[in-house]
Amino acid sequence: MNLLFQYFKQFNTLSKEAEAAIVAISSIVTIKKGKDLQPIGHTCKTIYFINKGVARIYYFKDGIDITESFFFENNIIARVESLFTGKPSRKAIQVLEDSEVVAINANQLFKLYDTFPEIERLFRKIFEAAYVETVNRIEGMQFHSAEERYNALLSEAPNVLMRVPLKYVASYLGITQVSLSRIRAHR
Amino acid sequence: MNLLFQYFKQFNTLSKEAEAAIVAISSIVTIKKGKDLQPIGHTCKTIYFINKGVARIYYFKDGIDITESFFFENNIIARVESLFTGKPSRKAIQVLEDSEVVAINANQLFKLYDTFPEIERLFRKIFEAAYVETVNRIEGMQFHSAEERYNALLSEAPNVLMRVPLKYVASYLGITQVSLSRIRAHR
DNA sequence: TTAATTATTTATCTTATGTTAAAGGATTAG
DNA sequence: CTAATCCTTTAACATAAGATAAATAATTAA
Repeated sequence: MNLLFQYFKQFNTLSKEAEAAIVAISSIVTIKKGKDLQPIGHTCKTIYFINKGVARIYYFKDGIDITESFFFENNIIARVESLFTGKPSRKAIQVLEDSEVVAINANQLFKLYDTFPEIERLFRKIFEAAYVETVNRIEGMQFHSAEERYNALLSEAPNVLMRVPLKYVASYLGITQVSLSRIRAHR
Repeated sequence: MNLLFQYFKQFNTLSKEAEAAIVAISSIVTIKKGKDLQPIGHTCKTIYFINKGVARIYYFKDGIDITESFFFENNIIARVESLFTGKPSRKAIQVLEDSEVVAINANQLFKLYDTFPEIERLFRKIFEAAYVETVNRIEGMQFHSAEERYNALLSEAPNVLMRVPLKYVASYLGITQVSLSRIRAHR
């Protein structure tokens, strides 16, 4: 869990006791490419951290598979619209490569907030940063053509295009696979 | 500031001391229709709560005014991409009616987090809820036609359409004013 | 390794939305 | 109250992206 605690340090430094408390409610999970880490309809009670692999959050709209977001090594994943509301999620988390993740029990984590304000602060900051990213993404979606969005992704997150099947990238960009092919073929 | 503390109760109940501490770093601001509460290029150091009025966050893309979001009575506004990063914001907050807001000094608020964990928790929950709304909005923007987005707004937030000039609604929906007129004219 | 499946591209046609311009309404300022 | 400004709609045309289908290309499983 070294990577995880390295990651935490970016946001808030934890005491040994706090680190131990987090270790006690966490476990390592390995999962094969293509499998769902969490299924649709399930209420999110786990926060994941990716040690190795790639994952996406996806859902179905009118029977069509739509990717909401991608996650790579050294990042937290959670379906926050379920985690923070306690409602079942209409979304699933799937890994796109054989992966290893740290699974943190969210209910136990939230209990730790009472005893360790430093842990509450840590996760406050983590989710504030995630919130900022989401707000920035909205800006990217307003009034940008599909081609602009593709080019932005190419320059800001080329790893997405290297490691993720294009059909998932297309729905992430809000376009069809056919349109994405057309754009890649240079117009 | 009654409305504000009523609003807070939805998220976390505060002690009298904590409430007093917040009152001490807050002030009431009245501002005329059309004025900017915070200008573009300014680093966000204030969290606002709307007692009365309507506001929007907007920015310019290629010289075109784009509305990122609307805010009504009984809600918090902040340009979180600046507030949580300390960087200047490319966005402004403007009121669309004569308005009255509570201005909370953010730096002083963040200092209160150390003495009042209950205040840190309160704002953690407030921004978690705002984060969830933003994630839901992304879902609304992926693979929905302009007409679907207009109809969704009409049923979920009719007050936007009642109180806000349509030219601002158009950019919020990610379309031109002309397209919005066409959609409203029933196709 | 080969067959089967899955992913990507290409082609054609259709449609929604953008662009520009102009006219009609509504609101604001003097 | 009137003129000036700003907002909204309408029209005509251009273009980006959707839909469907079929052809390649790449992966996976037997």
